Amino acid sequence: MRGEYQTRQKREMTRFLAGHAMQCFTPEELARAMEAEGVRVGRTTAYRFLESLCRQQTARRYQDARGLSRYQYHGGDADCDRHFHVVCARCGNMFHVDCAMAGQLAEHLYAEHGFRVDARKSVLVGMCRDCQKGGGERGDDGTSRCDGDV
Amino acid sequence: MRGEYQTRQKREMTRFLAGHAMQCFTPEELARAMEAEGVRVGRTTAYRFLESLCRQQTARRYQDARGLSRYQYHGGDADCDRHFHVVCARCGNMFHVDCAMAGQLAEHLYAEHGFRVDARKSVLVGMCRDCQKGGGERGDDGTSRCDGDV
DNA sequence: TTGCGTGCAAAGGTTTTGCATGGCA
DNA sequence: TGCCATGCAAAACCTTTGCACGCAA
Repeated sequence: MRGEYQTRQKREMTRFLAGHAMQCFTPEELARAMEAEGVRVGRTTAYRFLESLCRQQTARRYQDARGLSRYQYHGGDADCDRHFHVVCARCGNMFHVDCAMAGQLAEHLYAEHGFRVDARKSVLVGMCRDCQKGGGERGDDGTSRCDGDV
Repeated sequence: MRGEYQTRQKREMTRFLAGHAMQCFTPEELARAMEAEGVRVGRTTAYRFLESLCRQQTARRYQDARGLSRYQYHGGDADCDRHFHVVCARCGNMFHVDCAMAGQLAEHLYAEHGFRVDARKSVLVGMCRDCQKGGGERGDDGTSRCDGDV
């Protein structure tokens, strides 16, 4: 028999990630956050699952400032060549900024500087609107943070 | 007595990095590359030295796609708020793309999307001119060799 | 029943830390 | 002579791999 099996773990992880589409998790954080909701998943399974999502193009991975692998679920929507990925250094959320400037920038860098940007792999770091305003919250237990220096 | 000491290792590493300003080294790569020139430096020392350069703002660190810490020496020149950092996924070199679009982009993201980008922490990933031609190559030691201008 | 999925334990690889020794000022 | 720097070894981490067992189809 061929094909993938539908398991409790996969179902739960998918459900959880879909409900936190903005957040970027390390495998450890994902497992821990789910545990807090009473769902246990092995660390190894979390690693393997997140990697498989990337292979299926339903999540993306990037390395945060501390060198950890963070994954964001996006359900395969994305036409991610056409927009920026910006991540807030404070709250750790990742946003897709869908605007014409992404394409313009890519073209400009290629035409004028000879560099071909891969927007899917590129992440701009900064601070989101909410975090600029507020004392900012989040980071209760360190979940989904990707701050740090570069 | 207070202050830093000037040592053989620091002198040699500084000299070496200054001569390879475009390239991004892991501490391991730096030590290995210098060994190839007959200068031995302990791995621990390379780690500590590169980190200290970052603290002094004469180098910058980023995490490559494999999660390794790479460092690029820039001698403290940089006004790095005003330009992009683009890194070639193939050869690992980092280029500064100094152009008006960097500022425009930052302004646009802030004005239209409420996101304040920190250009110093942001890295665009793609492929440089030389590597597109097939010229660039990463040696088995991981040392970068693709010294094109951007 | 078949074979993919899971998770523990161990291995691999990178980075940090402890500590005795060496070298600069 | 005082400290700081160095580098080995070990610890601390994150991630991957091996393997026996469990479970979906």
